[in-house]
Amino acid sequence: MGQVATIKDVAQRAGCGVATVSRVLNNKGSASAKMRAKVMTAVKELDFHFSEVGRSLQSNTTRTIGCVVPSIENPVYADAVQGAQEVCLDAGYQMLLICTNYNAEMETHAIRTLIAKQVDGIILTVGDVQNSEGLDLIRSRTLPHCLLYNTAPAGQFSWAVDDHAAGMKVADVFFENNHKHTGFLGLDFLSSDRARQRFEGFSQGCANHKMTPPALLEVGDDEDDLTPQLDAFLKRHPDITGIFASNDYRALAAIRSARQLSIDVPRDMSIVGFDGIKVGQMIDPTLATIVTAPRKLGAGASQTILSMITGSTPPQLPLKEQTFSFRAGGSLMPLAAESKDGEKVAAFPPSDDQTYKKAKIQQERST
Amino acid sequence: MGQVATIKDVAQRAGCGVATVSRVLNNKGSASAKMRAKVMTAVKELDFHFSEVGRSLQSNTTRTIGCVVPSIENPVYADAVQGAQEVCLDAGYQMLLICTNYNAEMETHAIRTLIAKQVDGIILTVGDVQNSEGLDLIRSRTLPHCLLYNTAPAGQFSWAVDDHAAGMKVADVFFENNHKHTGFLGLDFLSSDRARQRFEGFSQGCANHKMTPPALLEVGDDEDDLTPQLDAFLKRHPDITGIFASNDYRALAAIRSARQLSIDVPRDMSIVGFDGIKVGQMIDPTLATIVTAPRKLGAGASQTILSMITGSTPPQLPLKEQTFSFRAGGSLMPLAAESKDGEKVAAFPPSDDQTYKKAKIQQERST
DNA sequence: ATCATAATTGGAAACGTTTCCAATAGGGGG
DNA sequence: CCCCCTATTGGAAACGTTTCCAATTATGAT
Repeated sequence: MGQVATIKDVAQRAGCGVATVSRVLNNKGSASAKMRAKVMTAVKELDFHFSEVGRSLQSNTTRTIGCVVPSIENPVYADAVQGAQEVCLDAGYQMLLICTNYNAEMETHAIRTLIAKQVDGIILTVGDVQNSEGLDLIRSRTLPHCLLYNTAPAGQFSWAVDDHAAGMKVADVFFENNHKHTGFLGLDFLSSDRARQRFEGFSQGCANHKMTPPALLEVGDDEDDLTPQLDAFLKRHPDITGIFASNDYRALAAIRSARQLSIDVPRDMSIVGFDGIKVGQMIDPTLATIVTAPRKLGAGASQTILSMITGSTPPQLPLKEQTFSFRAGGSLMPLAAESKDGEKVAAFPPSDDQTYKKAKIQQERST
Repeated sequence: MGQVATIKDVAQRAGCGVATVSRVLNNKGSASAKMRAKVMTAVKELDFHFSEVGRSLQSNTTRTIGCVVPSIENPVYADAVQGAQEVCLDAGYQMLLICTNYNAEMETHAIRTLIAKQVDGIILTVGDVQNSEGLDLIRSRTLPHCLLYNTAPAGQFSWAVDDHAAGMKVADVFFENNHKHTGFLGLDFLSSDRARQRFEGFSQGCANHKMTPPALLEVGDDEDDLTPQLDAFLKRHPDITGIFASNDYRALAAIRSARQLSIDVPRDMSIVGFDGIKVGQMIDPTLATIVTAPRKLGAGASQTILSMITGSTPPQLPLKEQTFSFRAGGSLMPLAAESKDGEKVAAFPPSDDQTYKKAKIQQERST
């Protein structure tokens, strides 16, 4: 580590005081042309760069913002983090990232760490907004912060998908496609704010349409093979023709398990996912899903934080209805009407997926 | 920002000097029991926490390590970053993350930024190891660093997949499955070290087996629809029965495009991917691919960095052959022998994928 | 009680920066 | 030629910590 040059070295070499060097380099205050030149050559010769640590101490600012998310192995968070990071970088801020692995203790520890590091702001996704030790810590020191993927308590900033509304939207879609008996596939249901809200919205949507309340299939672990659980579930609820999975991976797993049970998707069973990961469109059948814009959310959260720091007016939060949209896909098709007038069957525009067109509009397993 | 307490406030409240507070809190040097107690209560009362900035200035250490990767939208990097981050965190270090978006300028800028922030070490993936301005900067200041996903020049630390060997392995697999005419599907081929090495290894493997040199299909952009390009490519090279895609997404895109061209995978065309992303196993057909262990690579890179910082002996780099393995999948099946003795047809163990078993061992498109 | 030694304590310097303020130099008008 | 005003300059303090060192206090043995 070849002793890095400090501002003192520059001053000495340029034959001036450190104050002058500082002024020249920051273009702040006055300096004569000769001094300016001398300083610049000294800087070049020594390859001087400011120590951000020194600056931070003096300015009480680190130009760093912290980011706490459960896991970037989940592409939703990965994309959001990337979006946030880019905006920070453009504004001259850097991002300190900590993943909590969905662990509340880690979450608190992460936030403590970020506070100790004196980040200028924090973007975070917590497990439970109502009851987060870390969030309390942040609030008690009025550190600029912005939630991400958490529905915000009143008066708080948050960039999040409106999970409840999205769940309702899925119910609408099933209804429009004539599915009356549905299921909800979720993992670790009670520990996740988000899955719960999706389910509640979905349930309410079903109720609005006077559909059967959705049956709940709660799976144990993401790595498990869904097949036996799905089998048992469908035996218990033989009427089900549509499943809403709490995320796209679960939806894909469901499709795969269904296939192993010789249940054709979408002919025998329609499946809708959540998130809109890009593989959803690369596979066959394509996945009908709620698509979200993680990058935008992350970028928005950064903008909010930055505006809090600079004191400018924060960007408009997106309207709740704009945080998601439904994307049609081959995994969902209308159910042939039984005793209905059938007009609703075609209400939902078919996707451009081949499989969809080829599939016979018929439903075998029910009855 | 309710004026955070400093060590001076604590000292004042405890009725002692700052040196004593420091000693007590760091368990370094001696302190009487009463003093210890007084300090502790003062700390509690003031909710004092050290300023890491102050410490950093004094210790010339930030307990932060920088991480530069192209993009965490690519799950390979996302997983690697997460692995690296976890190891750092366990060791009491934090991670500053910068994504370069595959942009060389950004890369240099990112590294400059990290140096200015005085990170204690850098984990990085560069576009071109031979010619990276940022890497030179790092080297010139002998800052601990470790490459990730770059094949290291002699004497350098790097945690990376041996792309060349992996490419050869794919050639072996095609050969064992009786495919003699193959293609390689890559994007932005020349700009990526990694894709190039995969191709070169693949070519060499094909040569070793006296197979036709692989035809090269270079696609323009990841978002493009592959179908027309694939169509033209296959018209130009009608003999091809196997395609090696430079990553799993491209492999999935190829499968989809093939299907749109009424080419059945794997019956008419076998496809092998690269990376081993998890959806590869959730779809149908499952994807035959080279699987890698991004988390492990990231974790290893962190361990290497940490050992460089502490001066302990660095962890053993993985043997080149251990950095990847081939995973069978439904997208690859043996090609029926034409004039061969056919013994090789079954040489490759079938995957446990249903499709694989059901598919007729026959090849339609060729001849 | 006395002394030598060990334990405890606090003052001050140092880390690299910015910025206040006083001092100096330079320039223009009389 | 002198004076005043402005532009330029550098010294020093401050930011929060650790650590060296000297000073003080406690301990134990005689």
